[in-house]
Formats: sequence, structure tokens, C-alpha cells
Amino acid sequence: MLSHQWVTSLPHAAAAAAAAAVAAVEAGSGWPPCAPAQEAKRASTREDLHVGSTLHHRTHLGTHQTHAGAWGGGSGAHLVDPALGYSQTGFTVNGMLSAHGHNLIHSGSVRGDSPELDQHHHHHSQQAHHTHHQHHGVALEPHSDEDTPTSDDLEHFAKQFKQRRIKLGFTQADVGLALGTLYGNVFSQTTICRFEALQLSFKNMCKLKPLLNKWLEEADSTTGSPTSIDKIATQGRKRKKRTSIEVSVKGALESHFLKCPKPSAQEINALADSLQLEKEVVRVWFCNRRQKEKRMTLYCKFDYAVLSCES
DNA sequence: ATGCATGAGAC
DNA sequence: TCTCATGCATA
Repeated sequence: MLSHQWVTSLPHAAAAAAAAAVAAVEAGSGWPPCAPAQEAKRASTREDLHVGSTLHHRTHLGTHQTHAGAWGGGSGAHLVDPALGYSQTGFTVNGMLSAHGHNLIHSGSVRGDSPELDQHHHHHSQQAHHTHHQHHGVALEPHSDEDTPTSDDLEHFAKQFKQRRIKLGFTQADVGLALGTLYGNVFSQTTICRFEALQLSFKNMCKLKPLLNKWLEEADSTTGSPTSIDKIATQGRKRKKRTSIEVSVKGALESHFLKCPKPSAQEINALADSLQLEKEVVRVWFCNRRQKEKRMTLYCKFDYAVLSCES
């Protein structure tokens, strides 16, 4: 039981905690295509899904990270050669062929201010403020990176990006580092990966697209300009070892999630207790599960009834 | 490629 | 406390 222990991780591998805390905008995360209308019952509690009405923020990119070297304050510049540090360089080759089987998001046409376009349900609490001031059926060209791209734009770009990235011989990690050296924001392999797989929130995708687009141009235009690599490694800070949740337990959590995506603290306690997990683990699990739910545009359709969930 | 985790910012 | 962006560590 329990496999949680605190490990003092001294990341010798490529690491860079230069995460800009940007996003001072309000919420608005889910992808446009689907409009899960589950909650919306409580007054203020919800905001995560009202994407539509407000999504014209700027795709700013403050090259200045709020707090470099996040943890410990100690940002021991630990230079790591990406080629050596990250050994995930090999898989790329075959990656281009297999690609990601799921090609989601087909709802074209979303752009500008109201990207959600709810097509069904909404029996209650309709957010009637669709500023549909847009000539339908025109679409025209997708302005590359100026305006808010449509879902299709993003999907296409992501696809294109991955393809070219691979052709150019770069790994996802390489790109992440390059973005840092070129524009100030370093990203991990994870993020690049998620971008390519469209597993980021719509907003996030929009934010990253311009950056990746620049890199792309830069990359295949400069036939051999090894952008200097410098990186700030995060000094060791305690990080909880990843808790491995057993399948059976996961099943239980899933089950509960379907009934109640947002359990109260007490419910979490009860659950944690019955499943013999730390409360924090359970709490985080639900948080992550919710996030995933939003990204899961694939199964975008219908809302499962929100059952009783208050204590 | 993805699961669990951290942290900042919004309520 | 939740969301949201992001990533270490892992399968």
C-alpha cells in the first residue's frame, strides 16, 4: 500500500521552470465544439463553461516570466544539453506514421467572440447573450496567427506542425527549448506534445500557436542555425512521488466522478477514506479529471445528468 | 504519451 | 477551494 514518499528531486535532466503565469483573463477553457451543460445550476459556482461569451482576449505573450526558477528560489543554472539530457529523441521517427488516431474536433466555423455554438440541450439556464454579429458562411482565410483561430485552424496547424517538426528532425523537447531561447518562454516536451495532440484548452492552444508558428518559420528557413541553448534548471525542491492508483480504485473514482464531478470536501474525505487514499490525492484526482473532461472534446456530446452532489 | 502534481490567480 | 497552465516522472 501507499507508495507515496517525498523525494528530493534534483532534476539533472532537462528542466526549466520558467512558467509564465500569464493568463490574467477570466475563465473560458473548454473547446468550442461541445457545450457540456451539466452544472449551471448554481449561481456563481460555475464559470468554466461560458466560453462563448468571452473569448476575445489577446493572445499576449509576456516574455517575462513572473517568477523564474519557481521553487526554492534557487535557480541554479544547470545547463543540460538537450540532446543528451532528453533521451526521448528516438521515438520521433515512427511517430509521424502512427500519428494520433483520434482526430477530433470537426466543428469548423467557430471563431471570434462566440466559439462555442451550443447546438443542443440547454433546457435550463440559457446563456442568452450570443453576440452573433458575423456573416455566416463566409469564413475566408484564417489569418494565420492574428485573430482567434477556429478549431479547424488549430487542428490543421497542429497536424501540420507535427509533420514539419518531424521532417526537420526536431523532437518535441527540442521545440520546447527553442521556444525558450527564442522567445523567452520555455516549454516542456509535455506541452508540445499536448499541443500537437490538441489536448490543451482552446485558449491555451490559441496562445501557443503563434509561438510555434514562429518557431516553425524560423526552423525551416534557417537551414542550420542551432539556436543557442541555455536553460535554467530548477533547483531541487521536494516533489511528491507520483502516486500510483490501482485500476480498481480508479474505477471507483471514475464511478463517483460520473455521479458527481465536483465532490465536496467532506465527500472527498469519505471517498479517500473508503479507498484508502490521501485526501489530497483524491482531490487532485478530481481536479485533473475535470480538466481532462474539458479537453475531451472527442466525446463531446450530451451532458450527463448532474445528480445530487451537495452535502 | 499520459498520470499525478505544483502553483498562481480567481472566487 | 477551484480552475488553469504546465511539467516531472513514468508506462
